[in-house]
Amino acid sequence: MKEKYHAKEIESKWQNYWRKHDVFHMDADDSGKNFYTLEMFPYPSGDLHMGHIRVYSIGDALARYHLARGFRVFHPMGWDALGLPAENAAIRDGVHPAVRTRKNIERVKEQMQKMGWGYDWSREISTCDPEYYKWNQWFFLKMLERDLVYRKTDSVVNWCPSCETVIANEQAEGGVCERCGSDVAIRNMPEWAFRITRYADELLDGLDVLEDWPDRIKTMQRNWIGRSTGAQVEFQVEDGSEPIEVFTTRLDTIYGCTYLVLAPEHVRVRQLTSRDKLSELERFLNKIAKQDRAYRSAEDAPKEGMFLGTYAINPFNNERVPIWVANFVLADYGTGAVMSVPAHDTRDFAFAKKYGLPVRISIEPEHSAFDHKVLDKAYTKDGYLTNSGPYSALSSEDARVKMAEYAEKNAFGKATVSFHLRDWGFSRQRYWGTPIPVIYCDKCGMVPVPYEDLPVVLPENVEFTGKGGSPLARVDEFVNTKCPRCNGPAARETDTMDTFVDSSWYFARYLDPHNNELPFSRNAADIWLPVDLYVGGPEHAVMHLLYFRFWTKVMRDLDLLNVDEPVKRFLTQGMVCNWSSKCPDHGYIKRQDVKQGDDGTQICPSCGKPLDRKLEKMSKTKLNGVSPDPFLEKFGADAMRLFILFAAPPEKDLEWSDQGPEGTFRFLRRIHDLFSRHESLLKKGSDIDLKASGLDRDARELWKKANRTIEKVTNDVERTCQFNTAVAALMEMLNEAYKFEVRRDDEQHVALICFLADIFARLLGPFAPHLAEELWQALGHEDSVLYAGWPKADREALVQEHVTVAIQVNGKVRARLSIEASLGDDDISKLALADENVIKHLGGEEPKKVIVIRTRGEGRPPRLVSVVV
RNA sequence: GGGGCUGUGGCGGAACCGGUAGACGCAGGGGACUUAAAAUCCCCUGAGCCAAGGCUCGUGAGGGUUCGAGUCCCUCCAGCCCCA
Repeated sequence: MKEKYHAKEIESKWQNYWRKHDVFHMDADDSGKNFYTLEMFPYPSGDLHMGHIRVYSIGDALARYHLARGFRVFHPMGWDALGLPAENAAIRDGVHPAVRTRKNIERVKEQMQKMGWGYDWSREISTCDPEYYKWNQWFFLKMLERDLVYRKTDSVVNWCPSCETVIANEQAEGGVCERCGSDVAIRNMPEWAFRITRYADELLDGLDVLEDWPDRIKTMQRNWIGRSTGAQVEFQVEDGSEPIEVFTTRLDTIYGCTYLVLAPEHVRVRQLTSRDKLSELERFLNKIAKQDRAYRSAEDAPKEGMFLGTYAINPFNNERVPIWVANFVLADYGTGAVMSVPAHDTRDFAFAKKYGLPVRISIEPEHSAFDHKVLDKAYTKDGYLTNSGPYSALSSEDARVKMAEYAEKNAFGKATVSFHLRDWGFSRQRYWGTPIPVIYCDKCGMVPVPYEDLPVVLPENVEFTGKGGSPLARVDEFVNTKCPRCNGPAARETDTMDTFVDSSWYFARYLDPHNNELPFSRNAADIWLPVDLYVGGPEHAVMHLLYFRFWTKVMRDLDLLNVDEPVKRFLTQGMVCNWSSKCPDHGYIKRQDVKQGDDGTQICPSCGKPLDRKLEKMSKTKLNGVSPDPFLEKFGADAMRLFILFAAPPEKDLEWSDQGPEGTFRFLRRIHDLFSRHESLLKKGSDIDLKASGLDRDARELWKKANRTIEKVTNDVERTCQFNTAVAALMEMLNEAYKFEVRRDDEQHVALICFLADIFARLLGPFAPHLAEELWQALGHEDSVLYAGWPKADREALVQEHVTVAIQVNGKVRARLSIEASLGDDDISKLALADENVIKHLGGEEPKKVIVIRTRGEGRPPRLVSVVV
């Protein structure tokens, strides 16, 4: 060891050592206990940011911990390299996405190595590599064969008429194109979709099996899938055309139905409108097209609608009900048509009041008929039917069953299940994605690209204008091809796939990244899957994680693997936040540009107005990002990793602090200095046996502390992944060690110092691996601390001999006693009642009750005495 | 709008299953070392009283359950994230 702590020197030394000895390489055989650790792979945007530092430091800590525990750990890394940002950048500055991405990957990889994260780089994958996306195409064809892919014709997209392109929802905020500012139009466009809804039930029920997933993630998925049981009922149309199909979860209220409502997008809106109302309808539809979904579905948003001039027949009572169209009905919920029951639905009630439609009560609460027949708000709970013909007096629950049976018997409806989950529309009118492998031939129609012709490679020679639809459509060499069936002239599909396809199965490709025959070998999958631990952000709770689970089930059904779920345990990591400053007029302001006002508040450099300060997720747009690089340069990777683990538990959001890494740097330096001071003892002492009985009082206390630290760190990592408290425990142990005066001529003292160094090296291994190696080497070991194993606490050391007990009188602490832990309840009570301050607070009264509380675990030492007067 | 989460000192955060609130770190203060400064080492630091022993208040607000509530229940308030 050097006399002073030079983080950078130590770190590059050990990074080279790890590389040279290829310590993180893992062969895919099946001996031993296997552990697959995976973190969500990054989009290589150019630089690592704090969010990355956090996920990968957490993942690496757990990987190294399991390695120490004797597992064979598989810990790969790769690149989520396709997607919009690179393409948008190309439109801006003309740099080809492939070129930019390659450069970025190189940079990020270098940064990762500097952080000292241990990956098996022989498994590296990049989704923009044709060797990778070839398998996306392969999966597409397999799914096409099984009818899991189809062309959806009724999907609605945002279309910018000036850019002549489809734009995503987030780029069309407020109905205006983000790039050019023109009004966004709503267009119907055919779209490719995966039939994820076929797995809806399994995806929902499977959540119950995922014990080691956070409840909130499972709840979000449940709500997203949104299974509701109800019924579909057909209403005949008076003009004799096809009946209107309606979905309802409240069939029991159908006698209270006073009109039908269609979504504005419903395919039959125009057909069901009487001739004299058609122009009014067009005006109405145009108006609604400008409202967004959120606004329309809000319970308290203004309801707007119009009568179509036609009528339908309620199949239960043969009543004539008017047909309306309204903004609050959405096309993709149920069938896009609802039966309105104003008396028992909040939104229907508001609508009926506004347009003067009748309100008819058909449900009443138990034992209490509504005496006045006018409601001031909808009664939406279950109850008992009234005014409902033969069903009157039945409970809502019974009625729903009986009415669905009746509908089915008479062939106008049946009980069904409806899902909020929609099929996954995955085609994008973009370049930087996986080409969809189909060909359109005038004679043969749509023909899939034969397997042997895969991959369909993205052409390199493309112009990025941001206009006129997909760039691929303008590359003649790409588009013009021959029909694989008739050999005649044909055109390729120019849409590419959503990047969520790439991330749906990458975890399996890591296992066998160079396989040319299949996406991965069945053998590797059987050995390593499911992933034991997956670390990533909760922002992916629904989309990515649902697609990921879906794809796993598809792969299972294709016989590629034999698991139902991709991941056993999922750990969500919180965001890294920082303070942002925003001027009401000039928007977000960079931290270094913020000025101080006279009263010390922050003001805008341009206008002097006070700034609105908020703690928000670090991001480019908020100008509150902090680059890890300068900190890495100054304090090193170990300090950086340690701070980010120490600042908050993994699941919580973390507030960035510039002083933070300095604090953990000091801690590491103190460890380094303590042991470099005693370095000569470390080599000498490794042969001496540490005997607990031979320790003097102070040494014994320190020895006990070290053992308690082992216990605490192990528990924190094992049970809850609370690295922050684990690191705090290590800090406490170091503080104790600093107070201890080492007598160099006392053999047991030397042995104790060695023991401490050994414990520090091994406990620090997952968090600050470089310094851990350095310590381990100073102890005279030849090999890496990675194989040193995890220490185990001595039970004897954990037994407490003396404890401090708090004495409460009526719930307030009135005294603290230091007593022997072995005392019985009666003795403790006597001591408590003899305390001067306790007697004072008893005020001469006899205590009614004395309760002695003991700690759970190891010897059950007493902890607190509660005296009740 | 729907869904999810979070509120504890000047700050980040501890507190196992209801049992001594504030571990650990940062910032601040004091001392040692130094010609001096930095670094380092040691000590103090929730608020308010008090000569002292000690007392009162305190975990977003308000209620409740309990010998005892940061933790459990009810009603609010504030903030953040995701989806639309």
